[in-house]
Amino acid sequence: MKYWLLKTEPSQFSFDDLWKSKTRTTGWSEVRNYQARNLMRDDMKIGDLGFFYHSSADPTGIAGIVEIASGPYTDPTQFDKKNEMGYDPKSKPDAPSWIQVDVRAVRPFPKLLELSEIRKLKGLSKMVLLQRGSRLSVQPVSAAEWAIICRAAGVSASAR
DNA sequence: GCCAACGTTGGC
DNA sequence: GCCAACGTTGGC
Repeated sequence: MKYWLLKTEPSQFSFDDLWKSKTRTTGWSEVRNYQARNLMRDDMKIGDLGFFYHSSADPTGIAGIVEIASGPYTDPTQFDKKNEMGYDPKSKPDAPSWIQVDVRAVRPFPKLLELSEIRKLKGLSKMVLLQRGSRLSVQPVSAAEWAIICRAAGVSASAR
């Protein structure tokens, strides 16, 4: 089983929005970066866990834990002309460019673990999130990194 | 709002 | 296939 970090702008969609929704599950749509797509398509498996990260926010940081709840399937927003973020005129219905997976909220962190706090933790020097210029919206997280961050957040690494 | 870093596009 | 120009991301 693998671990991930998924970025979102909370002004668009926050962990709280997901947590308070009926099924606590949403399609992770509108990913428009090939590297991020390939990770979702090829490496994510149902049951993997992910950190839900708030970017472009004040403060930025990890808000909670989600579980990958489906395999990859076609992202419908790529064909939706009214979806400003998602619409991709180059993508054809018989050969879709973009996929999504479902994610389900598992638990919130007791409080947001801020990026500034994450930067202070030991053992995370290789973490993708902390690399200079890193802006991948779907990132792999190692088991060791996962454990360090869960401990700092005060939650069990098994997310229960 | 700034701007560094990165990804994408398109002319050649 | 190179690479300059452009667009986007995202922390500060």
